[in-house]
Amino acid sequence: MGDEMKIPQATAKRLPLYYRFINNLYLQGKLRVSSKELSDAVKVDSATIRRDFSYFGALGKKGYGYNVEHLLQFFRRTLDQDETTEVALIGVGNLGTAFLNYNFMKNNNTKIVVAFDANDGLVGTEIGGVPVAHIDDLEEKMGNVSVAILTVPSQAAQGITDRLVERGVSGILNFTPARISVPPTVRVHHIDLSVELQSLAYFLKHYPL
Amino acid sequence: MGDEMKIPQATAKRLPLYYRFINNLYLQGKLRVSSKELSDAVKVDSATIRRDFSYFGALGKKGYGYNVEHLLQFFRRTLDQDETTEVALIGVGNLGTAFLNYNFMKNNNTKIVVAFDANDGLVGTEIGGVPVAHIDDLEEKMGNVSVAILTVPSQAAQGITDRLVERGVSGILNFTPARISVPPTVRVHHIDLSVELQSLAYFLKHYPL
DNA sequence: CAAAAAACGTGATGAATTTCACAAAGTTAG
DNA sequence: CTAACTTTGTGAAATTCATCACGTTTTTTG
Ligand SMILES: NC(=O)c1ccc[n+]([C@@H]2O[C@H](COP(=O)([O-])OP(=O)(O)OC[C@H]3O[C@@H](n4cnc5c(N)ncnc54)[C@H](O)[C@@H]3O)[C@@H](O)[C@H]2O)c1
Ligand SMILES: NC(=O)c1ccc[n+]([C@@H]2O[C@H](COP(=O)([O-])OP(=O)(O)OC[C@H]3O[C@@H](n4cnc5c(N)ncnc54)[C@H](O)[C@@H]3O)[C@@H](O)[C@H]2O)c1
Repeated sequence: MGDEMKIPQATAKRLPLYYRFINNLYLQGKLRVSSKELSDAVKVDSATIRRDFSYFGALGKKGYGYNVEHLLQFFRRTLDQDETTEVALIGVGNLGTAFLNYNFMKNNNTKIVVAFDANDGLVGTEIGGVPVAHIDDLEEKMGNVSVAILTVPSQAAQGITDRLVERGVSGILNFTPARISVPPTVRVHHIDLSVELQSLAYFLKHYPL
Repeated sequence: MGDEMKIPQATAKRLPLYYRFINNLYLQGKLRVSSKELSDAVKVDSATIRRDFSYFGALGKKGYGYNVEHLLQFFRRTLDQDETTEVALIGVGNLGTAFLNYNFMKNNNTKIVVAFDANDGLVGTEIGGVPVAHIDDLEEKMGNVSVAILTVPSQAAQGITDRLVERGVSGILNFTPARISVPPTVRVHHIDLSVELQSLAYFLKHYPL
């Protein structure tokens, strides 16, 4: 499992992106692809792509490029595309509902299998094929999911996080503006939409291209 | 306006985050704060915070820390908190509706003022106080917004992008999985939720903490 | 088959960012 | 007022990442 511990984090973040585009190429029937072509598609410098791939060994052929099918199979293995990661979603509001309706399974090794909310009107329903349980039953009904998506009001974020961590969750995708505290064994990725919008506006005003 | 061109981009991305937490402290009636306290709250190393602030001059006092009110006023000016950036949202589906219902104006210098969709059933309605117009009327009704949020199906992303760019938009927050092409004068921030989820899963499997 | 073209893999370099660690300056307590 | 303590601001080192540039291998063309 965790063999190749030397892959830069920046590279690891690009792998799912590569995977998606290579899969597209495969579905289009393309047999080979060069780092330059891939670069145009994913908007990542071609040297960076070659460097990224090289961490996994020599995947390509000089003068030819990369064999699409070979590359695809390689990525499937590397991203554990076959072994699905089960995910829980907490907070079935505006954002949470959008995620449940979205089919995260396209090109994806992750699947939301259960959702939780405090609103009794939602409990017992099914959204996008995912059953909604009551937050009070979190411990009982979350099974052994290892990843949670947090889309609750920010006030509730830390309390729920503590329960998730206690229950053994090791990764949290946090959409709330709260910066949650977790033990060092738990990984949190923050997606802060307000900050993204504000910083885009700031860049436009102060870093004219 | 664009005086301080020397602020590292990594710092610029953290400014809205700092602003939000400083504002919270102010609302809580706190008079001063140290880089260490702020570090605990925003989960950014305290040395990084001091370095970030130092790009704007000496904002703090040795042995004391930072005066919350002073800091807040400084950030308000710096982030142009008073001058609101008007934003258009394209694609009023699951995700787009969530954004419209969300009040981006809390602690925020950005405001969605108009939305567009191809679905006639939506056109003419108002969601979260934002009027929805038909995508055919994009050029006519978008006014002079400079930023657009893209939440359309990925197939439509490039076509709409071209129209936005043609119309003078200079920043795009792209939520579609498509990697769109723009001239070098336009800034695109990609938020790829599937990639975020997949890469979190990958990190958990390969980089155990 | 030979020459030209294509494209990988990577050493070297440089840019950007984070972090350490400490002198200097200010605060607090007695 | 003095001593002990706190905390900033910043050189310097460390780290991470992206990009250049080219030798080498393979493919393609004529
Ligand atoms: N909607 C957006 O566009 C947007 C943008 C940026 C950030 N966010 C953040 O995402 C989070 C969710 O936003 P939203 O718009 O979906 O909010 P929402 O109010 O629509 O949904 C929140 C949901 O969480 C549920 N909830 C409340 N307390 C709970 C608890 N203790 N346990 C379980 N469920 C609980 C509520 O019943 C509700 O269904 C918020 O923190 C918000 O700040 C949202
Ligand atoms: N919903 C999610 O959780 C989620 C997650 C990851 C990525 N995304 C991406 O975000 C985008 C939107 O997702 P969604 O779930 O809201 O989809 P959706 O299908 O619910 O909404 C898309 C909306 O765009 C409108 N539309 C279609 N073509 C258009 C055109 N040419 N001009 C204007 N409007 C048009 C549709 O009428 C619809 O209202 C998609 O690209 C999707 O891949 C969504």
